[in-house]
Amino acid sequence: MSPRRHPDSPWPTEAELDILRVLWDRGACTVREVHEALYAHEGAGYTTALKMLQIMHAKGLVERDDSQRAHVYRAAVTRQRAQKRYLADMVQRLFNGSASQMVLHALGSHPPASREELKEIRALLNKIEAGS
Amino acid sequence: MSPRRHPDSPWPTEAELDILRVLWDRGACTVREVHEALYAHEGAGYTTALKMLQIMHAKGLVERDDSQRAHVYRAAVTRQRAQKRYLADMVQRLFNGSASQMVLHALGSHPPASREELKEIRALLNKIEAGS
DNA sequence: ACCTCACAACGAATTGCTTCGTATATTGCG
DNA sequence: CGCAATATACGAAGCAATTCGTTGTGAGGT
Repeated sequence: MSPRRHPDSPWPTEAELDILRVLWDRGACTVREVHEALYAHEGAGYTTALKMLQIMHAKGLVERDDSQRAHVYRAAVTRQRAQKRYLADMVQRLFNGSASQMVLHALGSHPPASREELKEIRALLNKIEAGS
Repeated sequence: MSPRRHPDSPWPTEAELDILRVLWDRGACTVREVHEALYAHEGAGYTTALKMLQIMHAKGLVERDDSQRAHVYRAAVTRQRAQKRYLADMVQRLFNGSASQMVLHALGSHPPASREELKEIRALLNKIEAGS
């Protein structure tokens, strides 16, 4: 799903997104940390994690601090940016550009768990209605 | 973004999703119709469309009526199924499993255009709250 | 019957993603 | 120092997705 939507800035691939999730959750990481966080229990090797991070660095998806022997990588895109981008793409490709349709589907299939969440959504709707 | 999530039933790839969109929008189509709907103005050849549909047929993504000389293809998955599946995957991979978070993001970045849509969303929220 | 056109089938080239093995360098320690 | 452990770098294999060219075949018109 990746390399044909916009050649804009690169779309993370599946495996790259897995790595970004680790970096978003845990902050900057060494290769070893990434490896242990998601490759170890899948049986994949250390150099796989290394290569992925090197490729992602070449693509500009992560930044690298190589002042120490064990280089430290951190995400170069925020989680929010990625969320927004994938969301927009999905709305376009699957919901004919209608975000409302997508929201209805999402709420229908996976209704909000807590009253707190429900409240947040209502609050946002109010704000939208007031501002329009 | 496709072939590593569940080996369950296959995820449509990018190009496959484009074709499914055509079949969803226009109903069953011959290869030529698909080609003209989305390959022609991108400069891709007829056999590309043909091959894609053959591959999708082998994967079970489309069904084929070959009783006529020009085979007729139709989607073997509904748009709704696909929407649900991609949505669930995205919530998992990018929103830590929280559909509400995704809804908030969606409404924040692409607020509903019409009051009608707004009303629909509110109605659904009411129904959810009542049923919980 | 023959020719032309539109079709399906299939093999193959290309590209990108993912994984791994090997080579090489650096650090810490006996 | 010399050794073991741990790093990076890099090439290459394997696989899937996409695109195209070629070939064979059936249908319709002359």
